Amino acid sequence: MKMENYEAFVGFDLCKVPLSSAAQKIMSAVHSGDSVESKNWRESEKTAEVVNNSRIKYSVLLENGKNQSLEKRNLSSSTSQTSGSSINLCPPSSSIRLPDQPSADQNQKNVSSLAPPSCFIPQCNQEAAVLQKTESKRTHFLKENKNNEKKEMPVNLKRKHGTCHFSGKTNKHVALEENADEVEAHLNCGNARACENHFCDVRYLDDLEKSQLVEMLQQAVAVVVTLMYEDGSTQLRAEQALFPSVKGIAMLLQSRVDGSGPLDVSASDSVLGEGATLRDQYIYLQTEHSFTGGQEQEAYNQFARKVLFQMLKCKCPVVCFNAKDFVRTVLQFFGKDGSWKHVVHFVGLDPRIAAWLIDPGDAAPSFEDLVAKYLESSISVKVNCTYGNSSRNVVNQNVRVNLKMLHRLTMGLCSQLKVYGLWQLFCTLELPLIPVLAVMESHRFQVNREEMERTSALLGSRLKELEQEAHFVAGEQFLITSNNQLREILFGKLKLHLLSPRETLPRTGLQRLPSTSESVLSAVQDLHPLPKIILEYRRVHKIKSAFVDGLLACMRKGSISSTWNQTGTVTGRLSARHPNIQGISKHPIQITKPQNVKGTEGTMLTISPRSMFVAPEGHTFLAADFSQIELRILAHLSGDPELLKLFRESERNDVFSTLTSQWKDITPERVTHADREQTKKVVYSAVYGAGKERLAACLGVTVQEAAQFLESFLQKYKKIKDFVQTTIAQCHQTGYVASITGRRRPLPRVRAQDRQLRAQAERQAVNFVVQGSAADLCKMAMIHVFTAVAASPTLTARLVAQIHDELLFEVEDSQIPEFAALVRGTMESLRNVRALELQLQVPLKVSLSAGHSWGHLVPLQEAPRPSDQPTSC
DNA sequence: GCGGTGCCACTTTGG
DNA sequence: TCCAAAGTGGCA
Repeated sequence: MKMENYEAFVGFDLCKVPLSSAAQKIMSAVHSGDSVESKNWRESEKTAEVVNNSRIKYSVLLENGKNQSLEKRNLSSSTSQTSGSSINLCPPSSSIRLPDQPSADQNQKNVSSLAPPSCFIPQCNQEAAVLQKTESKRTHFLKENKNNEKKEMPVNLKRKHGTCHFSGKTNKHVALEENADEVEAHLNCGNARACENHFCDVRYLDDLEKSQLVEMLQQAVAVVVTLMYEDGSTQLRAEQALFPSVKGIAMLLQSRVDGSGPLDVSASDSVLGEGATLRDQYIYLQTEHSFTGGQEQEAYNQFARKVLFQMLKCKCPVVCFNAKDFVRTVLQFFGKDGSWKHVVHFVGLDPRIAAWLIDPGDAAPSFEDLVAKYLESSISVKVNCTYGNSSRNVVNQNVRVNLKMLHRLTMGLCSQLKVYGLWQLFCTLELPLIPVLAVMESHRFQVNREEMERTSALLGSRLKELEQEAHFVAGEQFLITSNNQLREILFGKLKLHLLSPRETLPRTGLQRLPSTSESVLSAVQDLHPLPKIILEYRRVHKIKSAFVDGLLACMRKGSISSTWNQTGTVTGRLSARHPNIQGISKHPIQITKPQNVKGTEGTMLTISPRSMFVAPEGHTFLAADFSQIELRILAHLSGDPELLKLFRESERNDVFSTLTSQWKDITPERVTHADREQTKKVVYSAVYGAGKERLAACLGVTVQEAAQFLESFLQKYKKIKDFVQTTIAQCHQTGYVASITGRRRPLPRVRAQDRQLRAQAERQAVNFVVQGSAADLCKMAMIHVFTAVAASPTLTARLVAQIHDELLFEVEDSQIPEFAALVRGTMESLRNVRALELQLQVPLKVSLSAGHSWGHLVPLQEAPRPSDQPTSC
């Protein structure tokens, strides 16, 4: 789906908008789910109060029962329209209470901050029973899963053809069903009716059936997919292996049948009205390459690629739990034959992302968690079935049931997104990001392994040296990492606790033994050489394990690739794991050189973890940083004239340097990097509500001086204070805060009795609005640059990492100038984003740097801009 | 004595 | 009583 189509269908605030055909099909798919399934969604008795937010219009409209039925009729008929029509985007529930607008009785109950949105709870007084049911269900899953793991997997199943046409009336499927286990093992049967009860394995389709399948994909109203793993489990299983082996893709195709087509219609199909019905068909597509190879395999691969291409450009959305993994699997299947550019417009409706937007504090819920939270409690999910202890027949039946449930869950969550005013954000930002992240994960960072191993060995030598020193000064050998042994030496043998000027040293919790923590060691470090040695040992050990060995452990075939988590933060930021590339030390670290190291230049050794990352031959890293992104957003949101002036007038200057020179009363040229970093810390701390004590510690001045600085800063930028107060007041009023794109963070603790909790929630509220908005812009930048490169016939630059405000690309040397101009232009023009009705009062500034290693990037000369007026996105 | 686990404090990053 | 992460070691 194309970006412009998105923009068309996300302009839904007025409830009725003209839609492009592709966008409309997405909406039709969503609503065909609504019309069939809406009754299964929990509805509460009370109606939302209208807050000062146009997006709540839905709930107001929905109070009218007539509207609701009209809407349903509209929805059914809209599915057959093609373009320029109007769709009422009201959600299915007739009366919805928003979680941030609790009813009076709920307020009295002081609902826990972790409670799910109340609109999903059928009756509040049944909540305990529901939770209990869920808990017992979970225990059941765990038991079931444990049993499954013990059983062995079946081996080598023979291939068996079951040829029957989609349109044919053969009864072969009946015969096949009798031998259910084998049928399901091969998943083979092309008959339309059979496909409603079984999976059709694409491998066994004849040419006619193949073309029918492609046609079905083109006509599909909904496509629901899940990856199938080697053991028969799917993405819907709660516990996922770190590197699960994908075997294939199971999908549910829902197509409209109007009675006149070639496909058979049965009474069991869902009736949509006007003679049209929905038909479910289950398809299985193997992606794992079999051992046979040869021409047959090649022919199959070719067709499988065709099916996957068709899915990528599907006119309806593809529903998938963890859609990023699906996209990555597709990219992997394409291998060298496919460019990453093929997935750029893929739209995968991911219920996990939808649920996260609604409740960002709910960390990584599994499919069953979501079903328990958002669907009826009576539904039982069998997600943990594997081939282990269940017949394939049962496993595949569960997969079919779960695909249906996944569809229902997703449709319901989509409706909820609209209720909360999050639909636009979901469609313009979070969904387009899925292929971006999948492509990032498919690319591997080259790491200088030799250098890493050398550094590891160096650090290892230093650790050995420190250990020997420790043994020497202690007068005996002991295990340096054992705190018990260390405690015995420090306090048993050396009796440092008796020599310490501190009256009492901290003790361990339960056993009340003298602690060997860092604070204790620091307190006694002048009494004996041992504590200092231990402190350095621990420091070096930490660097070795975190930045060298930790990274080496993540390496496969000389390179690393982080896993990007789209739903791991409360502010909307991305996070990275294995390794956490966002936390890799930027500044070189100095340690004392081990004595056995040759070369005499200096006694210190510099370790620069980022320098281990190198661009491949003929390529260069290019980093694009948003300059002072949060401060610019703060200027925009507060409208502070002084801050706005600072950004508008000194567009080419560094604002933190300017502030530093003002604060320290020195010329901007004399501001050092450390000064600037300090100012940055102080400014953000002040804005986000740091106390004068913390600021004093940060600045290295007295508490009084810090208080004075705080006052003068907030006095100069008066409107910052107003912004902070307004944000907190709004949070108190509604129970949540929102970023510039409408991303929400519920903060129920803002109404807590405890003053500390309340104050913390208030600081979080202020921080979220700014940090969340910056995160929105950075994600937007990723999408826009990604799309721009994909649209270019020549550019090949790849996004390899995002470090919050910095995008790191790997660019062909020859393309640096062209790409640099494109990146700068694209990122800076995000000042205006039409799709999100965003227009910042301040310009955005992007600084570029490039180099052959990530640790050695040098600023790129600023290319002349095409025009001073940035184009809008 | 060894290894697994959960909590906490502390490091790095980013603003 | 700045905010947000991931990762590590200490401790029980």
